Amino acid sequence: MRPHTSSFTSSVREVVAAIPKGKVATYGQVAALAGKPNASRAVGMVMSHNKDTKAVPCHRVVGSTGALTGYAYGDGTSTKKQMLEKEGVKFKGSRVDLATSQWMPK
DNA sequence: AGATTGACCGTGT
DNA sequence: GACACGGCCAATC
Repeated sequence: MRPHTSSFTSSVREVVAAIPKGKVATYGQVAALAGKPNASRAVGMVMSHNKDTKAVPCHRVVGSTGALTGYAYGDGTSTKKQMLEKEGVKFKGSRVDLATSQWMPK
């Protein structure tokens, strides 16, 4: 894919790109799948500088409580929430209903 | 090369 | 449930 990018960044993008439509994953979850269970912050930074929004649906990555943290495109979290709802993700007020919409990788 | 920051998480109060 | 504190990781200044 991107032999020019760092290993961790590459792994994160790969994991995020693997999130199925209608599901979401938490930063900690993505970090763990990328190989660093505690690198949730680094994941956020990768997303922040992520230019491949088309290939990496960063809007499917939410906080551990389902809070729509971040997203620097569109109208911010507002647009993020709209897109997720549109894809079939259930919401609990202003947070994602992780009980039913959290991505559970095999 | 060193210090700071940032789209976080878990725990305690 | 909301606020405060500390700890982790990588990218940026």
